[in-house]
Parts: sequence; C-alpha cells; structure tokens
Amino acid sequence: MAGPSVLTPQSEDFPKWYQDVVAKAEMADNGPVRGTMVIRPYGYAIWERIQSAIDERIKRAGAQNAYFPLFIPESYLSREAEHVEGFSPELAVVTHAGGELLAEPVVVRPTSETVIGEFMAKWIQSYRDLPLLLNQWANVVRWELRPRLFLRSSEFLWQEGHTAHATAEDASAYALTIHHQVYNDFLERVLAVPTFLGIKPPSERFAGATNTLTCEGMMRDGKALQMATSHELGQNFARAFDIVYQSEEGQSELCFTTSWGASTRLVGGLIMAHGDDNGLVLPPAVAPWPVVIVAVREDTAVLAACGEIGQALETAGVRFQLDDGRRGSFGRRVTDWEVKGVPVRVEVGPRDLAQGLVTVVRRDTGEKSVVSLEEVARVVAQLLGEIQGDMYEAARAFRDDRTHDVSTLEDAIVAAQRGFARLTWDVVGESGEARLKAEAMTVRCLQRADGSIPQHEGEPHLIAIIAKSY
RNA sequence: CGGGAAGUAGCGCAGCUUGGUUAGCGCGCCUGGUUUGGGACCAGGAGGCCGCGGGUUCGAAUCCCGCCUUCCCGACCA
Repeated sequence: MAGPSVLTPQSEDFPKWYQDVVAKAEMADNGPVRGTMVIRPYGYAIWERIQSAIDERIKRAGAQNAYFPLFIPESYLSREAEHVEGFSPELAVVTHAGGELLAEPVVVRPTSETVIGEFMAKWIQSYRDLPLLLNQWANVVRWELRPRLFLRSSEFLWQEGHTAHATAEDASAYALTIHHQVYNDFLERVLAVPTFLGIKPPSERFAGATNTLTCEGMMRDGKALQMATSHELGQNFARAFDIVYQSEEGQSELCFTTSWGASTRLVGGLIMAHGDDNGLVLPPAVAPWPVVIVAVREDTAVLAACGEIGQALETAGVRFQLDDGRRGSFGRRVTDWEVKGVPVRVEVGPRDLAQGLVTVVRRDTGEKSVVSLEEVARVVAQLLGEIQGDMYEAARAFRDDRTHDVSTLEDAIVAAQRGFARLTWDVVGESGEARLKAEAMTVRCLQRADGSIPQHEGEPHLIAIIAKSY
C-alpha cells in the first residue's frame, strides 16, 4: 500500500495541507509581489472549466459579456459613500503615469459598479432599454493584508455581473435567479459542493448594497467559505451615477441595480471541499482530464492497448490523459495522478491484459474494479457520472453531519468549533454577533426555516447559520 | 496593519550561540545501467551573490541596523 504521506495530513495541520496540495498538484505559486498569484497550467485548466460552466449559465440567464477598463477615476469611487468607505482600505491607487504626477489619481478596479454605472447612465434612456444585463470577466485588485493562494490574493480573476432594472421587484427577482440558476446550479452540478443559500446580515453586507445573497459551502475542516454572492444595490448606485430612464408615462425614474460575482476563490473552495490526505479530489465536470490511462510499464502490447482505450474514450467523448510509463515507476506515477485529483485511472498492465482486462480505479473512494478492454470506455463514461453524483452526496453527508440545530448562543459556539450551527436569528441580535466575533465566528447567512432565501433580514423566524470562515 | 515565527540549491532542513579552509545533508533534477501491478536501485554529475541593502571587522551565512518576503494568530475581505 501507500508509503508515508506525500502531504501534511489534514488532521495534523489543515492550512499546511492546503498549501501542500496547491504546490504538489502544481496549481499555483506566489507571485513576486506580496499577495499576488501565479496560476499554473493545471490550476488554470480547472479555472477555465469553472469559467465556461458559469459563463454558459450567465448567458442562459440573459446577460451579455462586455469589458470595462482596469483604471477607474478615484472620484467615481467617492460618489457612493458606503462603497468608498468599504473599499478604500484595500485600494491600489496609481498616482504617477507617463513620468508625471497625475492630476487625478486612478484606482485599479476593486470591482466595477462605478465605471459600469457611469456607462449604464449613458446607455439607458427608456424603459425599453431595461433590463440591461451585463457581465464581465476580469481581474480585480484588493490589497490584501493576509493573502492565501486562491482564497485571498491581492489580484484575482472573477466574473462580475451588473444589471439595471425598472423596479425593485424585478432587480430582486433577477438577483435571486442568478443565485439559483447560475451559482447554486453550478456549485451543485459542476463543483459538487452543497451550499446553504441565504442573505447576509447587515454587518456582512457588500459596501453599497441593500441586500446581499450568498452561497455558503463547508470545507473539510468544518469552516465556511462564501462561494459566490449576489447583491441588490437598490437605487444607491443609480442615484450616484444618475442611472435614469423615462417610463411609459413619460416620467424620469431611477433604476434599481444589481451586481453579482464569483472568483478564483472557487478553486480554493474546490480543493478544500473535496480534498483528502492523498491530495486533490476533482469532480469529473471540472477535471482537466477526468480520466488518465496509466501504462503499468512501457511495453508494446500495453501501449497498444492504451491506444485502443484512448480511441474508445475519444469516441465516447471522454477527455483523457495518457501516461505511457516513460516517466518513473508505476507507484510514483499513480501517486502523482492522485495528488492531481484525476477522477478515474485506467491501469493497463501485462497481467490483466493477458486476460483481456484492465483495472479501473476511482479517486474519490479508491475503489478498484476489473473490466474487459471492450467495455472499458462504456464503463468509464458511466462511472464518471456516478462519481459526480456520489461526490455531491458525500459532501452533503459530511456537511449535514457537522450542522447542528441549537437554541442558545453558547451551544452555537460549541457546534461551530467543528461545523455549522443553526440558531434562530432573534436569539443572536447585535450583542450575539459581537459575542461570536470574539470567538472568531460569524453569522454566515440567514435563511427561512425551509432553507429558502428571505427577502430581508426583518422577516420573522429566520435561522442564522453560524460558523468559522475563510 | 498589530502580535509571534522564519528566510541557506527546485522542495525540506543542518551550520549561526563561540566570525576563520572549498557551505553541508535528504528529496528532486541530469547522464548511464538495472528496474516497473502503490513514492525502485546502483554509479557518476549539475545546481548557492547563505532574502535584499548598509554597517562592524584583517575576515561575515554567522554580529548590528533597515527593508522585503513567507507562515501562524487577530482586525478586513471574493
């Protein structure tokens, strides 16, 4: 069996385990400037799959991609009081350019509500122009005091959606649609991460928003990670940027806007939601290669069989990588593929092959099975679907096992040491939030008793989900 | 940004207290060979402005000052 672990075990030091995985799976490196990140090809391939899955859903929700500038006039930020207050500590500001001091400093975008607001104001004239549904894929900069690869870097990649609507109801409904049909659907079906959906308490709200929706996932150490957020911005930005339209009745009306985003943090969430002591465990839908064909040894018959299997997988539309055995011993190569989290290994060796068989191994459970050469493509294609579903179920079981209903703040603090606590929001209150803060815990989100997303934090009988978080 | 720890080969570390030949070890890497069903073995080899800058000294990886970076704990966040 396996020798000494390649990685620091999760139970010994979870943050160290995370760093080990990021390094050993060749996902990312620290950049030369504090907080910056170099995303390596394997990590970027995962991001690209995340990107395309989200992009597809965004387009299905009716939004169109566009691109706005990296540099934003400092004065734009100042127009929305809460927004500038929230972001000013983490802004990178350019004061010099072209060898001269700039008359007005420009900030490197921390998010684009302001520039996009400026252009929405220009483009929207009539109620017929609404809703205006935009999205952009971009990098943003928020100067981080305590960076961690993928989870919190000073520069990160993301998608930010920005929309303008005629009514508050329409804006609110659209934010909810994005939350369910883009984010939660993606998280469940692609990342295989179950979430708690809800709204943020006022203390955790986005700077300038009237309501913030969140998807909270549980990591393998029981901490919460906010995997995506959607914001109802009310008329705050419309007022600041004069985003108005003429109604059917000929009146000038302020728009209601929304914004919503998901970032490279998702890669960190993916690592921590499914990873184990042997490394990354990828759901097939985000794996750069759902399958690796491993030649046990370099041998003519073995390589010929690998080629055949490759052909069959190709025909079945399954992406795969071929490990022809030229690089090191079998055990070494297997360990490497495990660290990288490849969902299925097809091991092709002379012993099995003599009987027309190959060994198929699942990364998530470690389960091995022996199948015939003729059947392997069909079996693997089906197995990938099963793994995708099983990984979601396993993550849900893990989360449910560590989520407890409690009736007092003190019990919540105990439960949130290793998972999530569900406590009536009325019991928490402002003093409760302060008490939680002292324990390094927060209210991650507020939900209705049935798990649905409330309209606002004033609804009666809301449940607060309390946890430690990233 | 506050408190703590640390920076020596790609990675993990020793050497520093008590300054003094050519700065070591393990893993990885390269070459050749034997191997290959869960991190193989033998032989040979390459690779260092000892984080950066300044100072003390005949002499600094080692002592002093400043800065940068990383990790942990807080405050802030996707």
